[in-house]
Amino acid sequence: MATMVDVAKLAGVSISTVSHVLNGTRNVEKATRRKVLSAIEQTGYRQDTLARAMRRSKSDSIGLVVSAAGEPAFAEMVHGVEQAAAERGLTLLLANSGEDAVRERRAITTLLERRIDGLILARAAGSESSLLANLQQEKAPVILLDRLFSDFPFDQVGADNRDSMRRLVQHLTERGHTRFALVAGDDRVPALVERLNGFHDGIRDAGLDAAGQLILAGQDENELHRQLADALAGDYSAVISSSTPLAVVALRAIAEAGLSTPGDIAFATFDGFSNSDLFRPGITTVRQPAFEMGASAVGLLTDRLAHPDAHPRTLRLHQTLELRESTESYVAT
Amino acid sequence: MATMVDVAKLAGVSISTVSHVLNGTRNVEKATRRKVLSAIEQTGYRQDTLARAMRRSKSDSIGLVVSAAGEPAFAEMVHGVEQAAAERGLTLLLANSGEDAVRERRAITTLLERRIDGLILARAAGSESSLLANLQQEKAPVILLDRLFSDFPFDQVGADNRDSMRRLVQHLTERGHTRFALVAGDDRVPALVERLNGFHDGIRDAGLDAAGQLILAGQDENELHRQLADALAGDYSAVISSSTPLAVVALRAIAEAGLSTPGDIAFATFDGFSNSDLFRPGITTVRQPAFEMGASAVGLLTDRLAHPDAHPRTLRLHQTLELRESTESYVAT
DNA sequence: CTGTTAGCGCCTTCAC
DNA sequence: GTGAAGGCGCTAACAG
Repeated sequence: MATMVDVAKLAGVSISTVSHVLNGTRNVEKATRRKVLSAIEQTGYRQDTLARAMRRSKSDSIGLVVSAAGEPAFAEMVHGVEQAAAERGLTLLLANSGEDAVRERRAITTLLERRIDGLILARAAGSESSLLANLQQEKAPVILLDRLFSDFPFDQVGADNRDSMRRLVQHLTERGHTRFALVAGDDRVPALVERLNGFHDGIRDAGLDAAGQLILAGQDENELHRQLADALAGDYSAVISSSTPLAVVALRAIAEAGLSTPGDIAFATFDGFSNSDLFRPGITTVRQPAFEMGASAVGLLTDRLAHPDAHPRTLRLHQTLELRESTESYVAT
Repeated sequence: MATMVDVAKLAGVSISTVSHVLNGTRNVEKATRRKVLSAIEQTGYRQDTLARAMRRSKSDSIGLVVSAAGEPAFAEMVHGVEQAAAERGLTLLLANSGEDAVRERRAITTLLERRIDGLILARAAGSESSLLANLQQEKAPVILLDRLFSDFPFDQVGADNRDSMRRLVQHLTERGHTRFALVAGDDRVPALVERLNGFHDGIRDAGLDAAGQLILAGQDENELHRQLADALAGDYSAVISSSTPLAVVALRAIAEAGLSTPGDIAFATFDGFSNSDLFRPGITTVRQPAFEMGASAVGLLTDRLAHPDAHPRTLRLHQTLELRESTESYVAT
């Protein structure tokens, strides 16, 4: 691999000149510039990103750590981040935590060691808040994506989870539903807690009895499954799940109970499945503007890089309620 | 950030000793080692991966470039690579090409610049073979994943696509099907070509007329959709698609034609959808051992790193045929 | 068993 | 408008 020395030698200039034509960091005469350029051409020289990053202690690259890149919603966010980063000439380094705090920490360390200029983080469910405390000390700014956390002054972008759930519940109560089973999931995940709060809002708005509602919280999906299966023997008329993996739990329990949607029971979920139009039953879904969320995160990051001392911002993007057959039936009154 | 100099100073030793305790690269007396360790503790020293990689010109990290990390099959492969890499203490750098040759090239360049020790590549559909030619020159070995290419001597791991398609066709011909529409897709993708060849095998095995079969090839999904929609007016009794995105095309066309599966027409696909047990119709699917493929790729890579001059190997993993209701019906004879 | 030293490839003052 | 030279933090000879 050719280095700047080779180029300089061939062009008959100093390596400092080579560096300056490469980076456009000071004026250099047309003629010499041309010589340098052709020398670069001939030697096949490529900048050594590492040496450069080491010297400048920055790299024009950003990191993205996501809890589950396979989930449709996160896949979209990744996509949004990729595109926005590319538009700004930023290189993206991607990592997956698989909802595991240890892997998450490791991934972040790896990226930071590689001198990323900033980090976009969709925290794992089990992520400790000490991680964020540590991250505050790093020079690379951190943007929280989807999994927000307001105890520290990070920029962040999420969805209007609470209000969206409220609207979803309203939709169902208007159709006569009064007894809900909510698969709320892991209460360490902020977005899920917000959705849970929105559920309470919706129940209250409709003047329903909070005690009549079943809320299934917890991290253990098998346990949630079991609890829902038991509950399905009761007289709930609608099931709501707060995320795609929870929807899997719910649909499986419903199927095993021999019930069908929407005939026997109404169902709706957040986040949902890809290509839902191709399969039956079509499922009413609250969908995140995931792509935009990812893109916005990059925007927040570049803003932060430009203005390190600006006040931290929280963006909340609007979710849309996609109505499908799984909530089509009305409850007889 | 503390450096080795700080640690050395505090411990009252030379920086070379610090380096050696850090890397276990030569014996150092218990007492001094302890002093160094505690100095590291106190200063909060962390190795500078970049400086280290620059000096050693290797990084104990590998790169993975995938064409579409969102697709279920690729998501699984990523997962397999992650796990196998972690087991071997290798850091994984991930990138997405989105089936785009330009993005692919850019991603690979980025990773190579960051001194990855090896690269696992699931090539984008439009990837030029010149890319592979260039990659041959790099010191970092390349392993091809899923999207194989045998004109160059790379190690590679894929599935037994041809034989699997042959088996799938056999399954359908045994049920009386004689006229197929195959959504074969992009003929620049080797796996899809292999599947197409397997289709021909199956038709021949069954003694069917090749001319009676409809083969829809091409990159433009809208075009494929249109062609299939037209064809569905004919008397085809079974549709097969060679990948998940092609299955989306096919199912959409079938639905729009007002047909249903398996009542009006049988359907089967490669790769398929996640959580297919939750939805109707259940779709007969040829499923890749995607996780294992990813893990095997890492194995091939570490083998290659250990034996740079070994003969290149091609691994073919067995796919399983998952029968579901979409091919349940028999054709009256 | 430990220390000294020469770079890895680059950017960036400081001179001219 | 251009060069020379000093590091960034680390590893790996080479000496003791």
